[in-house]
Amino acid sequence: MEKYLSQLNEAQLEPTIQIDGPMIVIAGAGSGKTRVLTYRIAYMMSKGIDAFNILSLTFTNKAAREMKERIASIVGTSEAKNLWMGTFHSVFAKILRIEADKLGYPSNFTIYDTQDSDRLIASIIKEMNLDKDIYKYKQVRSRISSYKNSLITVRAYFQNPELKEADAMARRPRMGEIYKEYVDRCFKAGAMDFDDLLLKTNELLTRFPEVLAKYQNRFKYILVDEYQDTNHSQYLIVRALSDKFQNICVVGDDAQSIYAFRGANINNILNFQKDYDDVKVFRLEQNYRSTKNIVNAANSVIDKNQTKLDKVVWTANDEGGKIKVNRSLTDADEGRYVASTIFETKMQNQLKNGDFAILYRTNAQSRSIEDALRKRDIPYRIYGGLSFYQRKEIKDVLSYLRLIINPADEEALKRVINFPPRGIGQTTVDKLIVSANGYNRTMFEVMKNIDKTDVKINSGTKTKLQNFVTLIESYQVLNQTADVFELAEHVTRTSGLIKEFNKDGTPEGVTRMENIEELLNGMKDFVEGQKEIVDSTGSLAEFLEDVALATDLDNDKGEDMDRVSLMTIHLAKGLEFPYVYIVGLEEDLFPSAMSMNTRSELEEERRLFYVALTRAEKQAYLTYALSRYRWGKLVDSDPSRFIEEIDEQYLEVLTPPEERRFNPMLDADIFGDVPTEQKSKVSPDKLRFKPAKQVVLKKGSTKKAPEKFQVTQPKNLKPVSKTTENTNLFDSKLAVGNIVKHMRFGAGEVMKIEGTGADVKAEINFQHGGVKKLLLRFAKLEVVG
DNA sequence: TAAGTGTTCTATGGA
DNA sequence: AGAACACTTA
Repeated sequence: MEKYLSQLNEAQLEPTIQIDGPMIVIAGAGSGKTRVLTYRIAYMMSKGIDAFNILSLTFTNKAAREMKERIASIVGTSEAKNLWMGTFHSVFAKILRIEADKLGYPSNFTIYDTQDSDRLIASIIKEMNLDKDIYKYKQVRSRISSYKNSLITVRAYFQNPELKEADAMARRPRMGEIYKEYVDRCFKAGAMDFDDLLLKTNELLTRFPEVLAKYQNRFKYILVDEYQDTNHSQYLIVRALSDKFQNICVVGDDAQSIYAFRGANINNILNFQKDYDDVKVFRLEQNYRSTKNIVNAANSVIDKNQTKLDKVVWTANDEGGKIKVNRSLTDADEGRYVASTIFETKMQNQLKNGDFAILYRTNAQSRSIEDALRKRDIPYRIYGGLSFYQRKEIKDVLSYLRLIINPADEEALKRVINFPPRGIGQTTVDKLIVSANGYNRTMFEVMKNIDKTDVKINSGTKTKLQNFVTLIESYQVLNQTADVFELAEHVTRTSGLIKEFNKDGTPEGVTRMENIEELLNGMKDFVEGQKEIVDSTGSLAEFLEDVALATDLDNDKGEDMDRVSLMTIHLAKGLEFPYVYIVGLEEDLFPSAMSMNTRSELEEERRLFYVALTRAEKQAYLTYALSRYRWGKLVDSDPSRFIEEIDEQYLEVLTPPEERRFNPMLDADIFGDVPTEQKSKVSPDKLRFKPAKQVVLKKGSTKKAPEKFQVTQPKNLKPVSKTTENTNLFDSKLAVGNIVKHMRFGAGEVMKIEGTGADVKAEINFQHGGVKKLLLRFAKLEVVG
C-alpha cells in the first residue's frame, strides 16, 4: 500500500488517508480524483475495513468497473469483489429487487426506459381524449420526472394546490390525473421507470425503518463520485444511508455540473458543508492532464460564471500549443477540416486514432463528421446517440423476453402482440386496454381469461389472442431450463421475428438481422461470463437489468480496433484524450438555443464547454461553420460566444486557404443594409475574421482586423481534398455567400450551389425577384463581391 | 386488418 | 432528412 500512497502528491494524500467522518473533495478537472477514490478504498481495506461495508456510487457503470479493477490489482480480486460499486440506478435496482415485496412490486419488475415511458404517456393522453398538441408526451414525461426527482408523489401532488395551479397556469390542468394514471399503470405492469429506482428507494428507506437500519449498518462507509450531478432524490438517499455513521465522502467539481436538465442540483455540492457537522474539506487543484494553454483557457472561460466554489486549477505541465480555432463555410467543410487535420497530425506525430476525440453538443452533429472521416478512411466509433438496445429490432426481441419474466409488462406486450403481424390490430388492443383498466387487471390476464370477460371480440380474433398467450407461456416453460442465449434464439425463430426481418431482403432488413445476431452473440458472452461469477444466477432477469441500465460507454466493443471517438460532451465527462476537437461552436447550437433564457441555464452551457475543453491533454481544436444543415435546411449561424470568452492569448485563429482565395465578402454591404441581422451578442465582426484588407466598410475605408483575430496561415495544411460537391463551388469561382449581379434580376446573394459538371445550379436570392435557381452555364452572372 | 400514401413534427443532453 | 402518425384504400 505504501508504494501506492507514495505516488500521490500531498493534496491527494490527505483525503486518501482520511477515512472517518463527513468529507468533501473538491477536485478540479484532471486533478487525479479517480486515483484518490481508488487508493482511498484500497487504503480503507488495507486498514481492515470489510469490503462488504463500503458503498461506492459512480456516474457510469464503466467508471465503477474500471475502479474495481484497479482496486483488485492492489488488494486482490477476491476481496475487491465484495465491494458495492455502481451507479445510483444499478445499485438501488439491485436493492429494490431484494426488497420489492415490501413495496408491493414483484422482484422481477421491469425497468421502463424513456421510450417505454413515452409510449405509455402518449397512450394515456389518448385514452383520456386530451389534445396531444397541448399535452405533448415529452413535456408531460419531463414534468412527471421532475415531480419524482423532487419526491412529489401523486398523493403529495394532489395535496399541494400550488402544483395544480402551476400546471393549470401552463394550460395543463389535468396533469395530475395523467401523473396518477401513469403511476398506476406502471405499478400494475410491475414496472419502474428510471426515476422510480430512486424514488422507490427513498420510499423504502423512509417507510421501513428496519430496512433503513439494515443498509445503514451494511454501508458504514459511503463514497459518491461526481456529487455535483446528483439530484434531490439521490441526495436524500445518500443522507439517509450515511446518517448513522456519517462516514460519507463526496467528490466533485461544481464547475463540471452539467445535468441540471435531468434534475441535478448543484446546490447539493455547494451546500454539503451545511448538511453535516465537522465536514473536512479538501481541494485538488493541480491538473495533471492538460497543457498550460488548455488549463488557462478553460479557467478564463469558467471565470465568467457567477455561481461557483473557490478553486484555482493550475498545472505544472508544458505550455503546449495554443488552442486552434477554425471557421468553415458549412458543416461539411467543418467535417473535412477535422478529418484532414486528424489525418495529418497522425502522420506527422505517429499517433493512433484512439488519441483523437471529436466532441459535439448534439448527437445530430455526428453525421457530417462521419461522412468526412469515412472519405478519409479514418475508423471511428460513435458513442451514445441511438444506443444499440434502443433499436427497433433489438427492442422487439427484448420485449418478448421481458414478457416472459413479467407478463404484466404492458409496453412490451403492446409492442409485440402484433409484431410480426398476426392479425391483432389496434382496435383489438384498444378493447383490451379498456377492459384491463375496467377489471383492474393486466392486459395479459384479460387475454388469458377472455371468455370470462365481457370484451366484445369476434371468435377469430379470440383464437389469435389465445395463440399468442400460448406462445408466450411456452417460452416461459422453456425459460425454466434454457439459458438466456438458447431462449432468445428460440424466441427469434419461433415468434416469426427472423422471418419478418428476412422477408424482403432490403439492406435495412439485413442490418436488422445483423443486429439481432449481435444481440445473440452478446447473450452468449453474458452466459459464459456469468458462469464465472459466484453469486450470479445468469438469469434472464439479470440480463435484462444489465441491458436496461447499460450505457453505450459500457459495452466497449471494438476495443480491438484503433478508432477515433465521437460523442456528445455530456458523455465525455470523466474521459480524456490527447487531441480533442470541439465542433459546432455556434450560437443557438452551443450554447443551445434552448438554454439561453436564464443565467443559470447559460452557466450550465458554459460549464459544459469547460468540461469539453478540459478533456484535452495536448491540443484542443475549436471549430464552427458559418452555415449548417438543420432540419434539412441550410441555416446561417454565428460563432459561439464561448470562443470570444477565452482569453485571446491562448488562441490561434486559422482561416482555411480556400476561403481566402475566394474572398466571399460575407458582410459586404451592397444593399446599403447588412442583409442578415446578427443575433449574437458578441460583436460579430470580431469573429468573422477576414484578412484585414478584405474588410470593406461603408465609408470605403479599410480596417485592420482586431489584433486577437489576426489570421494565421496554418502550417503544413494543404487545401482539403476537393473530390466532393465543393468541386464545382471552386471551379465555378462562385461560393455560397457571394454577391452577384444579373442582367435582369440585379444584385443577389448566392444561397446554395448544387449539381455537378454542366449541371451546376446556384440558388440566388435577388434583391428584386426573390430566390431563383439558375443554371450557371447559361446564367450571365458577374461576381461583385 | 394490412398495406400504402400523405402529413406533420422534430433534434439539447441521458441513467 | 427522417420518423411517427394519420388517413385512405383494398
